[in-house]
Amino acid sequence: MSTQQSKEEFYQLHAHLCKALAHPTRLLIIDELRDGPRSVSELVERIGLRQSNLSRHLGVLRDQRLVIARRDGQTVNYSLRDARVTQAFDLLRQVLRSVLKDGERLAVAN
Amino acid sequence: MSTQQSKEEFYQLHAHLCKALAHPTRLLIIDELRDGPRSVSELVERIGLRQSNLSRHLGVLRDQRLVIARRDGQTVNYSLRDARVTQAFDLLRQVLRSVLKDGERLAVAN
DNA sequence: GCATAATATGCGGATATCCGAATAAACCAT
DNA sequence: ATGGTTTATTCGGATATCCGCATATTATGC
Repeated sequence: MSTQQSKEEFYQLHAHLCKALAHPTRLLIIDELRDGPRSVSELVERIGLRQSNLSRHLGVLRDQRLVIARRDGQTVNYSLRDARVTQAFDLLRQVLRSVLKDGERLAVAN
Repeated sequence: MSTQQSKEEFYQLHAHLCKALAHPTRLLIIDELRDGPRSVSELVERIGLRQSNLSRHLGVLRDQRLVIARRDGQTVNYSLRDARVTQAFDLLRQVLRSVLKDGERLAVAN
């Protein structure tokens, strides 16, 4: 559909999208942005990680268009682009809770 | 809540869940399982990859309790465990389509 | 037991990700 | 322009992922 896009490419892009969500820090960022936009320094303060590290993770989310970066003077405010992302986020969280509820121990190892 | 579970651990588990979804082959597998259970050999045939490779990916999904493996004789049938996984899957796919619709070029690198 | 079929796993190399430290780039104020 | 603040990027090493090949495991039939 739409533009020329092979099936493989589409699954590839979908996987990239999932990969962008596949890191604790980035999930934390998304959670922080639920209540509204935040600047990088606010996120650094609230999450408590190095600025370079956080900026990198924001870049990953930005590249996949999961967040929007709006510049305002010297600061850059990040916000969520699409509510469906947090919906998917919440669905997976429900799944996780249900698995944990069942007393199943998930491999914490990678 | 529930069992002793720190905030960090929870985000970690959530990230593991996302990571399990972050590969084209595994997304393809989930898509194949939508219409019902499939054995490994059926999946090999329909997806067209090496058996060892596919089995490994099934293992990743299994470890995160995204699929259930039921043994039936020599064959093992895999099925989806929780419909919310495919719901999340579909939501992200909608997001992806919307991004592509906007004519934004997503980084295919990685 | 022995051969066969279906599925899972150990090993090794190529590639990708993650993080910190340092540096660059963008913006504002004086 | 100079200096200060905020954000992004380059570089390096440590760690993790992915795949194919070969081998192990589990179950069936004779």
